[in-house]
Amino acid sequence: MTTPKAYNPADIESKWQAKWDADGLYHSNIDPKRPKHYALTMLPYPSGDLHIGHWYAMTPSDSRARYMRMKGYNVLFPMGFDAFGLPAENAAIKSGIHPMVRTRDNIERMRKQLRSMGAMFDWRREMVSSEPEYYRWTEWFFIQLYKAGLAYRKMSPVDFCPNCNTTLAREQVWGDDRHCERCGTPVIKKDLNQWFFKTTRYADELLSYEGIDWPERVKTLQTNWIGRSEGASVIFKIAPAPDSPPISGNGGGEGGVEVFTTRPDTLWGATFMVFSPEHPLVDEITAPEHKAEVDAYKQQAARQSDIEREAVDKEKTGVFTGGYAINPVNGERIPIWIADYVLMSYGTGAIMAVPAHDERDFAFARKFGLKVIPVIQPEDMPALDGDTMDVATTGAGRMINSGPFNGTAVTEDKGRKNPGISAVIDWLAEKGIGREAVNYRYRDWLISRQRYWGAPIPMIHCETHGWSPVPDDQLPVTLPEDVEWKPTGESPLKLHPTWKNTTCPVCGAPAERETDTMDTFMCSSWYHLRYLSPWHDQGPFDENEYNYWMPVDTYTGGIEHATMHLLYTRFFHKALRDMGITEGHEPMLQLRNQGMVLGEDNEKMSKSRGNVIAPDVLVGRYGADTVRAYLMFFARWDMGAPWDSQGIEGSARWVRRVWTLFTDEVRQGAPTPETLRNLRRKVHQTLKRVTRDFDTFEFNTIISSLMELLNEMVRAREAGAAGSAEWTEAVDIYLRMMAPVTPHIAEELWTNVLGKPYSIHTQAWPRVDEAAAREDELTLAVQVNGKVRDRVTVPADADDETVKAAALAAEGVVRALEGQPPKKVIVVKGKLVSIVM
RNA sequence: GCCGAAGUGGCGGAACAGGCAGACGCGCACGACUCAAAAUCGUGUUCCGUAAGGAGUGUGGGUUCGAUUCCCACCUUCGGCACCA
Repeated sequence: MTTPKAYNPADIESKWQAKWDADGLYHSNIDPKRPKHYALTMLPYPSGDLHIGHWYAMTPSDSRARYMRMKGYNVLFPMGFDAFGLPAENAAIKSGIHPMVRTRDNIERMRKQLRSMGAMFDWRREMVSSEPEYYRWTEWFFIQLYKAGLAYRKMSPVDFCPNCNTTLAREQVWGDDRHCERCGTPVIKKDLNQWFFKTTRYADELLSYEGIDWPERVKTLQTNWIGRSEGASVIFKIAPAPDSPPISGNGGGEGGVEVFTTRPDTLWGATFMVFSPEHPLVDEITAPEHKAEVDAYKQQAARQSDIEREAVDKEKTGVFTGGYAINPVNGERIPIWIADYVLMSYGTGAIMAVPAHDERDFAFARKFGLKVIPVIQPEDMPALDGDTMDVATTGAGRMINSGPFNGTAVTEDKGRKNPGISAVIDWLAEKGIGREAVNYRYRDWLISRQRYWGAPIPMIHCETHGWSPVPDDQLPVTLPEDVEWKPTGESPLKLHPTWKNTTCPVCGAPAERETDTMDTFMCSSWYHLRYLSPWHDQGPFDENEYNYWMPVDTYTGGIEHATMHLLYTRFFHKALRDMGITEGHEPMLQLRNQGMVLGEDNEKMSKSRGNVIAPDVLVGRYGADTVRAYLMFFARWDMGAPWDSQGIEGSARWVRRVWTLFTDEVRQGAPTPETLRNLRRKVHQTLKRVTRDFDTFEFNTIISSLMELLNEMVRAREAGAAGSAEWTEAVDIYLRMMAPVTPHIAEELWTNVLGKPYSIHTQAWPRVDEAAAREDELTLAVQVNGKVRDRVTVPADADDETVKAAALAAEGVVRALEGQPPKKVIVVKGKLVSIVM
C-alpha cells in the first residue's frame, strides 16, 4: 500500500503510458478463441497540432473500444495519418519547406499528442498514406480498378487561376465574384482530360443499406446524394433552319437531342426546350442573328458557381437561340432556349419544358412570354386555361390535350407505379421515340489532381499503344523529391526534367508517365485495410488478418463525411468485392457520428476567429483523464456543443474526489445494514446504466451516473461503510467502470493504491446483480386530476389494492378530494397513482 | 426554396415503452475551515408568491386520467444542398 498523496496527473499519466507501451498492453493480435471487435475512428490529417475536435472524436471512441475489450472482445483500435493533400503543398509554396518534411514533422508532433491521450491505439499498425509503403498499394488499387473497367478518361472543367497559373480547389475560390484566394484574379474554367472512376455503376447497390447499422440521417443524406429518379428518355429532333447544314445530334441519332424526364405523361404540354449554356449543340443550333446574345449569356453563366446558378430565389434568366425542335409526340415546332438553371452535369444537359406543370418552367414561360398548354386536369379544379393560370399544377389528374391519352388517370406516384406515366412509356417505346430510363444525380468520381503532394496515378502513355498501367514489379511509382512546386500551370511532376520519361510496358518505346496525382479520398477509401498489416509487402493486406478482423464493427467520425468519404469507401469495397479482393457487401457494419465542438463564442473554431481550444494546454493543467471525462460529459456526443472552459472544473473535481475517497485512510465504522444495502443497490443500478450507455454511445450519462455513485459512496463512508465487504465490492466495480473513461487514474488506484493485479485494463467488465439492484420499496406520486397532491411509500411488491388504499388515505389526497368519492383510480405499476374526480 | 437535426432553468444537459420535469455538472448565494485567499467541505438554487398556492419543456391547437414524449399547424436556430427536369 502506498501512503496517501496528492493527485498528480502528470506523474501518473506519463508513468503508466510508458509502462503500457513497454508491456505492449495494447497490441492486438489474432486470437481465434476470442470474438473480435474492429473499432475504427476516422484518421486525422496531419495539420500540425491535435485539435480539441480530434479529442472529442477519439476519446469516447477509445473509451468504447476499452469497454468492448473488458467485455471480452479481442479489440483492434488503430490510428494513422491521412497525409497527402493541399495544405502541405500550399505551405511549401509559401515557405519553401518540402511537403514531405513538413508532413513528417507534423506527424511526429501529433503522435506525441495522441499518446498523451492515453488511448489504446496499437501503434505497430500505424499507417501513413504519404509513405511509399502505403501509396504503393493505393497505386495498385488504381490499376485493379482500371483493369476492371472502372477507370476512364474524360474532358472535364476545372477552376483555374490564370495569374497563379494553377488549378484551384473549391476552397481556394473566394467571394461572389469567384476570385483566386491567393492573388484575387477572377477564376476561369479550363477543360482538362482527367481520370474518373465509374462510381455510378454501383449507384443502385449503394442505395441499399441492408445489414448495416448506420444512422438514418446518414442514410438519408446518401440516398439524396445519389438522387435516383425514374422516368423516360425521349429524343427531340432538331428542326433544321431552311438553309443550314444538317445538325449532328447528341446521343439521339441523326439530328436529335436526348432528354430525360420524370414526367413523360406531360410530353404533350412541352412547349419549348431549355439547354444548358454548355450544351455541345448550342453553337450549331444558334441562328446567326442570336449568336452575339447567346455567346454573351454563355460567358456570364460560366463565371458563376453551381451554387449561384442553383439559387432558388434567383430571377430566371435565359436567351432564345433562334433554333427549334420538334416535339415527337405531336410534331409541334418548339423554340430552344438556353438558361443557367439547366446544368450540364445533371441528366443530359437539356430539358423539355412543360410550363403548365412545372414551377420553374412556368416562371420561365411567363417571364419570356412562352406558350403554356395544360395537359393534366386536376379532378377538383375548374378547367385549366394556359393563358390565365397563375401557378403550375404538379399533382394528380386526368390527361387532356394529349391525343390518344386523353382521359388517362395520372396519380401522384413516381415512375412505373403511376398508370399515366407507365402507359406513356410503353407507347413511346413502341413508337421508337423514347424508352424507360433511370437518372441519377450521382456523378462518376473525378480522381485527377494537378498537384504534387498526392499518390501518383500509375499509368504510362505510349504514342502507339495508348494508356497502360505500370507493371506490378515497378510499383510504387515514387514521387521525386526534387520538384518545383511553385505554380506553373502544369502538374509539378510534368515539369520535372526526367521523372515522366519511361518506356511503354507493351513495346518498350519511350513513353510518358501520367503526371497528375490522385484525390486523397482514394487514400482514405482503404486505410482500414492497411491497418490490418502495415508490415505486409506482398499485397495491400495479409489475408489472415483480413479474415480475422474484417469487417469493421464500429466506425466513428464526423457527420461531414456522410456523402463523400463514406460513399467512396463503400464503392471501393464493393468494387474490390467484385474482383474477389474483399468479402461481404459492406466495409463498416455500424456507424456512429459525433457532433461538433464549437468555440466558446458559439462559432466554429478557427485560427482566424481566435477561439481554438488546445488540448495540450488542458492536459497540462488538468491531466488527460479529466479532459477525457469532460469531453464525454459536457454534451451529447452526437450533438456537440460550444466549449465551456469553466465546466471542465466539474470533471476535474470529480476525478480529484475519486482520488481522495480511494486514497484516504480507511476508518472502519459500524454501518447499519440499511446503509450497506443501499450502497450495494446503488452500485449495481449504476453498473446497469453505465453498461447500457456504453452499448448505446450515450457517454454523457455514463459520467453523471459515476458522479452520482461517488456521492452515494461518500455518504456511505461517512456512515461507516468503509472496510465492509460491500465497500470493497463498490470500490472494485467503481474502478472497473472508470477504467475505459479515465485509464490512468484507474490503473494507479487499482494497481498501486489497492494493490490489485496489473492491469485494470485486462480485467473483465463486472456483472450486474439484479437482486441487489432491485428496490425494496417505492415512493409513488399520487395525482388528483393530473396534479401531484401527495406521495406514498409502499413495498415494491405491493399489489394494486394496497397501493390504491395507501394513495386514497394520503393526507394531500384527502384534502384534494374534499370528501367526494373518486370517479376512477389508475395505478401505474412502480410509477404513480392517478385519481380522477 | 428544399432536405436533415434541434428548441427544456443564468449555462451544458437528464428524464430510454405516454407516468413525480429539471438527474449530474457549471455558475451563483450563504455557511464551515482559514489572519486572508485558493483548495476543500456543507446548504440552497425553474419562475411568480412571505405563505398557502399557481405557472412552466419554442408558439397555438388536438388525443389522453395523464404529453418534454404521440398527432396537426406555425415560429426560430443550426447543418447540408440538388432550381434534379
